[in-house]
Amino acid sequence: MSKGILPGRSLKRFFSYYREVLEAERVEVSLISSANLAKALGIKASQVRKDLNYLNCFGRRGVGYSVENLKAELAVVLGIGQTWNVALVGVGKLGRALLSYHPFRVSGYLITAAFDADVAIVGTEIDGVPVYHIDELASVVASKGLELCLLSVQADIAQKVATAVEAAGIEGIMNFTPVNIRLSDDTCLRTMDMVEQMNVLTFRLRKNRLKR
Amino acid sequence: MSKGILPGRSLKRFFSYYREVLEAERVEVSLISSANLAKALGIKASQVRKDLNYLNCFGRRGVGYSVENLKAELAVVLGIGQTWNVALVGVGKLGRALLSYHPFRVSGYLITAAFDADVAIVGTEIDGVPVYHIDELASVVASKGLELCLLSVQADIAQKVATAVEAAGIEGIMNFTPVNIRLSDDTCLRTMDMVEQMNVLTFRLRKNRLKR
DNA sequence: AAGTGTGAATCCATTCACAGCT
DNA sequence: AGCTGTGAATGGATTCACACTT
Repeated sequence: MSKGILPGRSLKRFFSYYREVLEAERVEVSLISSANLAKALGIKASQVRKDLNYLNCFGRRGVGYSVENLKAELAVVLGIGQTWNVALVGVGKLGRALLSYHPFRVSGYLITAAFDADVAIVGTEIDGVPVYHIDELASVVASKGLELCLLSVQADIAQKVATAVEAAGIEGIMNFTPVNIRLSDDTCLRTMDMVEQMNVLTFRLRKNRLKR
Repeated sequence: MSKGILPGRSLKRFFSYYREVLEAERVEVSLISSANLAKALGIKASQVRKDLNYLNCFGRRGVGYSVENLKAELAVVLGIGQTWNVALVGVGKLGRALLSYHPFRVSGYLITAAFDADVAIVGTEIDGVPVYHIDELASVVASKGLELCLLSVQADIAQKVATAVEAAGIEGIMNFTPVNIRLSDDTCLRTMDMVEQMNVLTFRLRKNRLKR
């Protein structure tokens, strides 16, 4: 599939390229140029070409890239089309929003079990997803084949719960808490820290204001 | 404040350092070493030192960094303590979760107005935040001094709404939709794409599995 | 003319290695 | 001995420039 090793930064751009390719397909454009893609992402065309060279999808000189071809290649590399069994741990307001977040379902992330310590909701279903007690984690992970976990508990118990989730056999954790979680090296972890993102945004904004 | 220009990557780490410093303060540790911080973030100590050199907070050789000093310096650079007037645009399930997301409030992001096109909720209050019709955007932004916007509308109208938000005078947009938004250069934009984050997570996971 | 593929150059980030302070 | 500060070295990612194809 891919020619060499994929630079980390390119990977993230690939998802954006993929979205643009879907959009091109929707409006029935069959060719797309590196300049088109570059403009859409606000980057240089040369970078787009470098990125796309990691794929087997060759562009045609003087013409551009075939949308159909590009879509297929990106889908393979990005693992699009695959589905994943996802657990949600921590059924607060954010957790409930994640449970019914449609883009997850569309993208193959199927939340099939939720966990919480609150006995008032354990045993119920929310948006069609059964809620288990957090103590049942290991057994449900095994019986349902859960692979990933969305962690949306309170910050103060996040590390403890993450460790338990890892011990239960989950392979990847998406951490929604504003906490630096530490796990063993063979569990994948990503942190979606919304506060941090806001901080980066306002940091840029403050610099922007100084320019006037 | 800062010595030179702050490398983009360092900025993100600064937020993690800040969290560790708060934690050190909580457990009443008054000195912290680059090795301590490095371990907490899973990076090299030399990098921590390079990062912290952008601050005026000098560590003491043979000793480490003063937690109090470091906290104060990081707070200045990161703009912690400042408060922001935030609009929420798109009051769906995710929007409601964001409205009551406590870490935002604690970090100085005060959501003081929400906007939606659904007349059933316009005029009501949700979690103490008044909901306005999307057409009132420009006037409410002006009257309330709204500076930032959390964009949590449906993907298909995201670009259109973002353009309107920008025109209404908002300076920074946090985009929660899985769409590549394009804005003029002087509006700050960040995208919190949860699907993309999941994709990166599973990309890594797939590579991890191949190693066994 | 338009647009890719790619070596070379540049820019930025990380790591090393060690002098210097406490 | 322990730990920072920092020049030098390395490594990675981006941009340039231009040959080459349609």
